[in-house]
This record gives sequence, structure tokens and C-alpha cells, in this order.
Amino acid sequence: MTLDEAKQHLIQAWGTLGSSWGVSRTMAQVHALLLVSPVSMTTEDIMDALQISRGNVNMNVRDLIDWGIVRKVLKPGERKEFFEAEKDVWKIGMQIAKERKKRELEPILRALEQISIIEADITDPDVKQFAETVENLKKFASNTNKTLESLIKADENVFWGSFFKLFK
Amino acid sequence: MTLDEAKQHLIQAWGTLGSSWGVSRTMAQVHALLLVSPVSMTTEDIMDALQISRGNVNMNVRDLIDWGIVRKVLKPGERKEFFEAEKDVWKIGMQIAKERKKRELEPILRALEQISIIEADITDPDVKQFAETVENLKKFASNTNKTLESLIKADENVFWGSFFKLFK
DNA sequence: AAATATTTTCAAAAAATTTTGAAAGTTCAA
DNA sequence: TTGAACTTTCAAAATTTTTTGAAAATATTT
Repeated sequence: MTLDEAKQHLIQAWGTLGSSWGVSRTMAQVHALLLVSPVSMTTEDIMDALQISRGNVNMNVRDLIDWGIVRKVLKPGERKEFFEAEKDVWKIGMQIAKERKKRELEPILRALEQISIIEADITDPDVKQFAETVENLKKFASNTNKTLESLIKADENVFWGSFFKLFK
Repeated sequence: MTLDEAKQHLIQAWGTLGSSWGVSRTMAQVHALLLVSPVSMTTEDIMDALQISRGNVNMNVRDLIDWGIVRKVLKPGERKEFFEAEKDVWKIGMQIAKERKKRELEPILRALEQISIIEADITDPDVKQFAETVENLKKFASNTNKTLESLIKADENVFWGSFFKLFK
């Protein structure tokens, strides 16, 4: 397997797997491409490498920048914009955890907070059971949220190092 | 807010949020409906409640059963099949973690294992950097996998209890 | 075995998402 | 200010995913 073949392999695999995590195939591929590229790339480089349109590259790169795992790089003397991916895998993982927390977990918490039934019905066993279910969902979401928060805040090396030691 | 309104609220919210986790809107709604139903429901009950077709209910309920968070219940004297959701939120969380590990993390590990470049090129700095990236991805995926495995295996109450105490 | 009830399948339709590419917008050097 | 280089936008097209509903399969009763 040559270097290019190996890269192609990884890009394809990332694309396929990306879709099972709620990320679009192309966005995952653009990310993988930048991740394995030793140099930063222009929009045209990405268009050529993945055979996709300019608009598509622009949109997906912007999303990746929003996720905080790709950066815009300006080279002195160059008009074009270059892009490069964060190469530290731990940082990528942290960043994704952070964004998923914000985009997925927090909306759930907000939705759960909004559900409140009038107190008068509290004797109805069905109401009681429903209230309990909502309460348990809240607790679970809130715990998960807190745990992620701690993970993100904690110093990566120290924290993850000791965290994983527990389970090896 | 009446009980039914509150339930409707939760079902809708679950559906919306479900799509941001890679779960289809309808599957999330069927799950929420069964989760807040104090009694088990038939295919027709679900069709009526969510205004969706028979085939759709059948398919989504089967998926939920595959995920291990909904059960088929047979009532003596009844020809129809009834369905009920696992009500223990912690168990649901564990089950989802287990399935996501199997469906998402393990394929990534397998894909990464398959990437291997010939040793001869090892002096090329580009090859070296690529190999390192793949290696780091492997380590990260493998650590995450091990952690989830421990979480799933560990006795829920004991483990989660002490786990979350650390971060409250 | 036939009639009836229920579940499952799956091709076609509908809906949602992604992609394209050309036009509009922006930036910057001359 | 103009024009060239480059980026962004967005309506239409392509693709993918989801849903429908009727037919086929299966199970149960008479």
C-alpha cells in the first residue's frame, strides 16, 4: 500500500463512518483529507482531491471551522486562503465533545426544563409516573452534561491520563 | 399544561433532537411515545398516536427492538402484539452506549487496522507523519472503546454513582 | 382446509438532504 | 475606480433517506 493509497483508504473510511455519526459524508472526507495533508490546502486543492464543486467545499470547510477543528491560514504574498486541520487527536476529540454537548445535550436539557405539568393533578398515578420519567431524563442528561464539562475543562494530559488508567 | 400536552411536547422534542443524534425523527418519536406510555401499545395504537403508516411503525419498532430499548409483549388471550419501552433511564443510556460502540466505534477501529503502509518508505517524513496520525487515531479510538466497555460491564449503580460523584 | 386476523416486505412515492455551478459579492493591487 | 482574483450565496438538480400502502407471508381460529 503506497502513501497515497493509504490516505485514500482513510478518507473513504472516514466518509463512510462519518455518516453513522451525524456528519455528512463529504464533510468527514474534507476533514480526513486535511488531517492527513502535511501542508495546508486551498479550496481548489480540495475540489481536485475529492472531485467536488467549489460551493460544496466552501460550505463544508466553513462548517469544519465552526466545529473548531479546521483553521483558515493566510499566507503572506498569497491571495488565496489556505486551510489546515488540527492535528492533535486529543484536541480534536475534546473539540467534538464540546460541540456535541452544546448542539445536542443542551437542547435536550432545555426541552426537558420546559415540560411542566400543573400541580393539581399530582394524585393521578399516570401523572406521577410521567413526572418521574421526565425527572430521570433530566438527571441523566444533566449528569452527562456535567461529566463532559469536567472532561473539557480539565487539563487534557493529566486528566485523561489518570482517567484511562482506571480502565485499562 | 395537561398530561397529554406534556407528553406531546416530549415526543415532539425527542423527534427533533433525535435527528441531531443519528436517529430518524420517527424512530425517536416512537421511542418517546412508548417511554411515556404507562401501558404497552399495539401497532395500531402507535399508528393512531403518531399518524404514520403501518409499515413505518413496523420498521421503526423493529429497529428499536434491535437497539434493545423496546420489547415485544405477548398478552394472553390477545392475538395482537404489544410493545413497551425500557423505562429505566440508566439502562437505556447503557444500551445506547453499547450499541453505538458496536455500530460506530468498532468499525472505525477495524478500518484503522487495515491501513498499513510498506515499511521501506519509513524514511520519508510524509510517511512518518501519516503513520503517526493513524497511530494516534487508533490509540484514541481504542481508549474510548475500552472506557465504554468498562462503563457497560461495571455494575451500574455502584459504578455510575461513584463516577459522577467526582464531577458534581 | 378455509376463512380471518395480524405481521412483514418492498417497490414506488414523498420528503429531506446534499451538491452543483453560475451569479453576486468581496478584496485588493494598480 | 477599474478589473482581476478569489469567496460566498442560493435556486435548481441530483442524490439519499424515509414513508406509504397494498400484496405476500405468517399465524390463529373455526
